[in-house]
Amino acid sequence: MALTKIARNSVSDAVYEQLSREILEGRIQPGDTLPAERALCDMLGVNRGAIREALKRLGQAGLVEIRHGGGSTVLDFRSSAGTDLLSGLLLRADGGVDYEVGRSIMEMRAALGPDVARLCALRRSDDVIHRLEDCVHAMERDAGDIHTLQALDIEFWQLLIEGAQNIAYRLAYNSLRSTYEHLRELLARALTKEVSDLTGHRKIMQAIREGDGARAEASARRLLSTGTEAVLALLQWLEALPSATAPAASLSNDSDLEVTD
Amino acid sequence: MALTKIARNSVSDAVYEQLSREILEGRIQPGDTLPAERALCDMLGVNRGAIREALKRLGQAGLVEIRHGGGSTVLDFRSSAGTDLLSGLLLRADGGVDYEVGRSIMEMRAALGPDVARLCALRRSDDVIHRLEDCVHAMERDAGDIHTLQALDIEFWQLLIEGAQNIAYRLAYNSLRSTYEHLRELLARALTKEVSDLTGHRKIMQAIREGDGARAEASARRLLSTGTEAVLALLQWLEALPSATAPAASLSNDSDLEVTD
DNA sequence: CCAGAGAAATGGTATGACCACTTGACCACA
DNA sequence: TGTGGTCAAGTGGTCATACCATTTCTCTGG
Repeated sequence: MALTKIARNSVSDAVYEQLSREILEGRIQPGDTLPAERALCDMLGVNRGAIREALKRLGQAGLVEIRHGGGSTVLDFRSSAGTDLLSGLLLRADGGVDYEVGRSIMEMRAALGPDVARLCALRRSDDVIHRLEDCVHAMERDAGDIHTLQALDIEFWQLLIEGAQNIAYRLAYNSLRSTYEHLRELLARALTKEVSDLTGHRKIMQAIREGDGARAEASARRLLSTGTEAVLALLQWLEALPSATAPAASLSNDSDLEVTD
Repeated sequence: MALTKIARNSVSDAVYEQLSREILEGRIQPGDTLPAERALCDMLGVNRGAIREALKRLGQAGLVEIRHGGGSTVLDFRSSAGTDLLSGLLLRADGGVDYEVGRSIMEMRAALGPDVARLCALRRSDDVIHRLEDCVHAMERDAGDIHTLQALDIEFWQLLIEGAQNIAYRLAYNSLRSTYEHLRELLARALTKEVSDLTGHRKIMQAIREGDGARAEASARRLLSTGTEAVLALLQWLEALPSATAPAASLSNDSDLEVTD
């Protein structure tokens, strides 16, 4: 059985969804002022509390600035938001993906991954090494089952991140991972070669065990380069797709909150 | 005159401040359930709407998970939050700084900066090049004025980020920059050498103008390494400081929202 | 022309009520 | 014994309304 959790959107979540879409897709420009809270209540047909909760979240995300008495203005999220926004930017409302964003993410992955491996090697602990060994052994045992390998590959990098003892990398990685998990099914084929590369994973693990930062870095660079081009090609193809057939449609469970009057 | 903006904390902001501090500093552990909203109202003596706005923000930041009917549980922010959290983690509530977090940030800076310079060189546009030249010229003109140089150095990197056309880097950089700006005065002396290194900036600019990615990357690496050790030494010293004399105290304008009854 | 007072618009806080969901205890039935 | 049903209590979600605090606009008087 492969059941998926039923998405239950609250009203304020729907308001957030809708407003953030307007901003992220440029239909409201930076500098524009949002309608007043009471006006939004009328337009969306919901309570003011729900509007305020959504606006607070938009403020937290760096999309708008709220000024007591002076209305809310839209910010330029490119200069004010954090990495949380990545998955929202990659997945368009119509279910398609944005190639530029995908390329950015892959570039960041390619830059951070090797440094994570290097730091993990420099700061290695017995605990992390043991769990890395277990992880690689599990990959060897389940070689062939692509979904299991994908999960183990995620665990592998999670361990590296943990071993690197760098909270900034870890937080950035969270954003990358959550974006990745949204597209997991889609990317499975493109990343098959990379997640199935047992030798590549083992080499990183061994370099870390020996505390050889440079080798861990180089091995990680090699492993990550495997999937990059395949993913970029796939993303390019996905972007060109007509939105009607967008395969990621099942992922966007925005509720309908139309302005009908 | 060097006046600082007066911080006007709304009630819900104060609630967010207080709860996020409890979580970030580990006084509430991941997995714990938060008090019920109505209980928080009593404890903090504020309206339920304010509590809810704060909780929504905590959810947005990846610090808590809210379940309809089932209470709110604290998440492990190390695995669920984005880079927005960095400045909150670096600056402790008592006004001190966390050395580990600072080191993490400097490492990320050292990894991202050179790749940003490389990409900027590969994707350079006339517009960015011209503005970079203007920026470097301005630095040469105002050499000696450390505060102006600091501002121009920020502008220099902002231009590189823009030229690199990588939204992931840009969003991560936003978090680094906002953290940096919180500590600007503190770090001024430690970074004097780096921001005053006109040759270093010029070399990067020239490599970008010529589209030489490798050289831009190498030059950036050299420039950034200048300030790293000085900053780390300063952070280490700051962390050891008794909190009473913490020099960053003026930055923490949390309002007092004590539980007095 | 302009400083200042007042009005209007807008966000912030408070209260009280009721709806929707989760949880756990208890019970009936197979 | 266990399976499903029912119910009550606790908790988050939504709503309507009123009033306070701040900003912004407008008009007035000098």
